[in-house]
Amino acid sequence: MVPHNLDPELEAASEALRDFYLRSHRLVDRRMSGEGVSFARAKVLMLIAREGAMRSTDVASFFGYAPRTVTEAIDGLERDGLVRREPDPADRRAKRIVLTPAGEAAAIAAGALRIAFINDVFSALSAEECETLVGLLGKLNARLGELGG
Amino acid sequence: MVPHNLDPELEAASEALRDFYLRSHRLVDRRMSGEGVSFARAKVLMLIAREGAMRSTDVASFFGYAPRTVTEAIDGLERDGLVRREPDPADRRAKRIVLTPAGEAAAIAAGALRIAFINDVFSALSAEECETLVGLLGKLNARLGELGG
DNA sequence: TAAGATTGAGCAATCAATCTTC
DNA sequence: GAAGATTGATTGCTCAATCTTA
Repeated sequence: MVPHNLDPELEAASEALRDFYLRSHRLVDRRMSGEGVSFARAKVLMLIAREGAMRSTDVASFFGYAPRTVTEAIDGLERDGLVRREPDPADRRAKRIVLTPAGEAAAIAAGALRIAFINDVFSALSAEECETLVGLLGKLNARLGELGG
Repeated sequence: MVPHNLDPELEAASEALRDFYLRSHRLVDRRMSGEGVSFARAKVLMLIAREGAMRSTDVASFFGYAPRTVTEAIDGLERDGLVRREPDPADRRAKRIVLTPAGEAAAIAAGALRIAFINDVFSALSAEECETLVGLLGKLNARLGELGG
């Protein structure tokens, strides 16, 4: 038998997770829009700033994104002069994404905003609570993996 | 002084929350796409099935969405013959969104899928853990409210 | 003036298909 | 055939502006 009703606590958890994502996304993008780089693009910048020039497929697999998502992010960053696509000398299929000087600066500025934002939000939890949260989310994410995602 | 580095535990929490949202969204949409209604649209259907005919602005404020989001969802649902927009007899500015018979059926089918999905995912947690999770997310969401979201 | 609905422009994500090169 | 990158089509979300009616 398929259950026909939903434990309200499960529903609350599910809604609260969604709610947190949507609202934090809204807030961080409002804060970052003044800086000229969205959070999603800033994450790509920061990754490349840390790891050095990467291929598009490396960025996609690092974040678990579809290839399309990365191409689009790089397009935007390139349009804004923050990255360049360079041919990969070792593989003519591939391109290396490199930061421009403006991109380096943007990565630093966005990184500071990101840190400030995360500190702001998670100041609502104690270190212990935060650890608990990470543990619970770990279980949920592992379950999603089992379910095929 | 602005802090220049980020507690790895905070970063882990932040990433895990985002990860959960993206992956669960992906999974549930894959499951629901077979049924012909996306999760986001199904939520609108289910709300109206439960509450009866509503105005667009009511749907928006219930979910905390921007008006545009709701108009777009209703457009899709109407295109698929699942809802109709009817003039509100009491207010010529407003329209009442009503379910068609197909919409009623879709709401029921999607509701069953949703329950199955949430039960599947949260079976990874005990009742106690789930309660803890809801509490922690409640604190985080309250903090987001203080921060302006 | 404000409220209800819509529209325009843009971002971030998906899937599926394509093209080139390995 | 498989891997790297791109493109097309779609969804869901944001903000800001507009139009009609209250």
